[in-house]
Formats: sequence, structure tokens, C-alpha cells
Amino acid sequence: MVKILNNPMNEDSSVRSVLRGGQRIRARNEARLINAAIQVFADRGLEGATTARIAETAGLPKANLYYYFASKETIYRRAVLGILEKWLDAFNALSPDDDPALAIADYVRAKMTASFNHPAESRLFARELLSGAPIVKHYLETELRDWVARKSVIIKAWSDKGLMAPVSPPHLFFIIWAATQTFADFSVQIDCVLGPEDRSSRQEIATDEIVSFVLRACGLGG
Amino acid sequence: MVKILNNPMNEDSSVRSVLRGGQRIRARNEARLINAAIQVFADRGLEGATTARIAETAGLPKANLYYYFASKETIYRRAVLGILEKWLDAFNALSPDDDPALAIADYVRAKMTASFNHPAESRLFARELLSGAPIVKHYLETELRDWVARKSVIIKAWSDKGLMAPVSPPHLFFIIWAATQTFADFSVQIDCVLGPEDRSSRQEIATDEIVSFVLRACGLGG
DNA sequence: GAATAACCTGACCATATGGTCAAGATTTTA
DNA sequence: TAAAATCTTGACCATATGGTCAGGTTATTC
Repeated sequence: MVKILNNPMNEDSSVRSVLRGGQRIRARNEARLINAAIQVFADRGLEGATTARIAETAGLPKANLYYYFASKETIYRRAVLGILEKWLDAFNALSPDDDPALAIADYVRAKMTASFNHPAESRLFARELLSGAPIVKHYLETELRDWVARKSVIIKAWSDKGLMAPVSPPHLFFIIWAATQTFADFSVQIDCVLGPEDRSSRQEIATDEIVSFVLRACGLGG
Repeated sequence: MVKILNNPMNEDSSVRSVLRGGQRIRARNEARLINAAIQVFADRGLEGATTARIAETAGLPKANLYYYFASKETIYRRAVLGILEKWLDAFNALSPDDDPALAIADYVRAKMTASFNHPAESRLFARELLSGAPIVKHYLETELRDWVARKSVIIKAWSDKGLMAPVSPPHLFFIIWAATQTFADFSVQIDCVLGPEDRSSRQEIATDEIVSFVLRACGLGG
């Protein structure tokens, strides 16, 4: 478990603090506000979002937001770091003993599911990166860099054994991240190009297409 | 040539209006302001950018910006539509008689070059899409959709003839766009992950990696 | 070279919004 | 149940910034 934020929700809180009243109201309202913030920041960006709108989305008056968060930057920070932490934990697949095809397919599939089910998180993160990553830069240089280094060893081992094509592991991740997150970040574009037909089956088709594309590129049939 | 904006620069201006004084000053100052706007909007977004900063970047006082553009939205619109028009014209490759491997490699290479040489344009466009494409949506539904439809016929013909693997042509473009533009849009992330070594050779390495990745996925060796 | 059109800009205004606060309501604790 | 702690919120303020404008300068035309 990667520890980035040290909010109480990271600890034993889930049981205790829900029972005792200690921080019950605080936990509930902060969660509401963070979720609202993710939505609004994802849609409008740090400067485009107003604290009034975040509060309204959370169903609370603006002054209440400032009771829990010192500033707009503070709640932005919490939202972005929360997403990063969640992502680093969620995608921890790829162990050396796995079958490369299965492991990579699983990873890509999980990323696609995340893009379709939680697009706002991806969009907010995209905005943070577009702005030069003022908040997460430090974690990209450490946590994420290490994560990629660890996974790269595994990929390298696979291609050295001839189990897959020799790809540059970091670039493999860059492509997978880009190709999967594009379905969250730039979904307007995709919807416009594909037009109004068959909107329902689209997630499955896209997922299969991206998975087999990546597998083929890795020399893993498909 | 796709016509989206009807600014004078699209017509015979290049010769005549540079010679006659007619619109000379206007053309020069509008160009300066648009270029500055692309930079500033790319870095900060529509709401984060200030007209004062755009003007300053262009080396003009703010009131001068408002002499040429009615509002911040107006200059934003001009910047975004200008990029779209340029892109639709620039990437018109892929003719049926080409060799698939060469044609696709050329296209990917051109997109990579654009990402490295004009990252601000890509970033601004990314922001526009993240915000739901309020300005370009209409053109995505028409110009871009048609563009993809035309290219899709060619790709389809190639795979029908067995010249390449059977891929969904639109999804091929989505992946290529995502994988190439990520080097402009999310370059911070890439730089953080790759660390401080060999900064110079990186463009070439990345380009080769993405090109051969895509070719392999298309069943075109690599 | 005078009249006309195009361009320039410091000073200014109106509004939106980030943030504060004081007074009161609820909840928790002992 | 009373005191302490936590939570709630309408009303308010200060500032940043989008946008205006009047008066002046430069360029173009005839």
C-alpha cells in the first residue's frame, strides 16, 4: 500500500470511526466534498472550478467547505493525491511467474474498465499533468518511477526468455496508459468519430480491440 | 484544404497583403496574439489564462488585444480552430496505393514530430477535449468523422487484401493519436519516469519505439 | 499635405469569486 | 444535563481580472 495522503480514512477508521461518533460527520462531509471536487475539477480545471460549485455539488453551503478545507488548492491537492494513491495501489499486477499474455491482457483490461467507470478521475489527473504536474510531480519522480522500474524488470525478463517481443518496458506503459485513458480523457472525440450508433456495445468492443492490439504488438498473438 | 476559419490569412493574403499595407499591421499583431494565446491557453487553460498575460507574452498591452479580439472566448476560439484546421490539412497521408507499412510508419512519425515540435498545440487541443469540446465538437462530428471514414476505407482495403492484420480502423487512429500525443500532453510524466539521463536522444528512441510498436500490432513486422 | 482610416494605450469600471467571521445549532463527553 | 467540542451558515469583504473608452499617434489614401 502506497502511502501518500495521511487522512484518517487510510487507517483503522473504516470500522471504529463509523461506530464512535468521533469524526463521523467530518469523514462523511469530507468524502462528499472530495467526490464533488473530483467531478468539478475534472470538468472545469483548477481555475475554472469555483468553490461555490463544488460545495453545491456536494449539497453543502460554501462556507462549510472552508470549514473542512483551508483553500481551493487544499481540496484540489487532496483530490489529486487521493487519485494517485488509489491508482498506484489498484494496478499492482504483473508478477514474474504470470503468463505474459494473461498478465498484460488483465492489466490493459483493468485500465479500460477504470477509464469507462471512473472517467472523472482520469480527466482530473490529465489536467494536472497538462499543467505541469505541480502537485504530483514529486510522486511521479519517486513512487511512479519506482513502480515502472519494478515492472520493467519483469517485462525485460519475459522478453529475454523469448516469451514476448523485445519492447522498451517504459514505452510499453506509456502506450498502454495513453491508449486506455484516451477513452476517459477524450471520450467526446471518440463519440463524435464513432457517431451515434451502437453506443451500448462500445465499451466491450473498444476493450477487446485495445487488448488484442497491445498483445499483437508484444508478439503475443491476439 | 479544409476550411474552418475564414481569416484573411487563408486566402491570397500571403503575397498581396504583405506588400500593400492594407492589413499588414493587423495580420502581424493578430498572429503574435494567437501564438501567445496558444502558449498561455495550453499552459493554463481557458479560465486559468488571463488576457493580460496573453498580451504580455505577445509583447503588447492588454487593451491592444481587445482592439483585435472582442473577448477572451473569441481569441480562444481562433486559437483552437486554427489548430484543428492545421491538423486536418497536415495529416492527409494514407493513399490506397501506398505500402501499408510505409504509409502507417510515415503517419505515426509525423504525429510524433508534431508532438515534440509543437507540444503547446497538442496540449491546448487536449484541454478543449477534456472540457467537452465546446468549440470543436461540431467539427469533430463532421470534418474529423469524415476524415476517419475516408482513411478507414483504405485501411479496410489493406486488411481485406491480407496486406495487414484486421484492425478496427477507427480504433487504430484512437491508439495512434493517444500514443503520439501523450509525448506532448503528458511529457512531464514521461520525463519523470525516464529520469534525467539521456534527455537528448529521447525523441528518436520514442519515435522508433512507437512506430515499430504500431507496425507490429498491425501485423507489419517491425 | 490634408483628410481619413487604422492603430495604440493608460486609466478606469463592474463583477465574480476566494476566503472570512461571528453567532448559533448539534453532537459528544463526563 | 451541563459544559465542551464540533459543526453550520448567511452575510460580508478584498482582490483579480474581463472588458471599456477617450484621447492620442501612426499609417494610408487621394
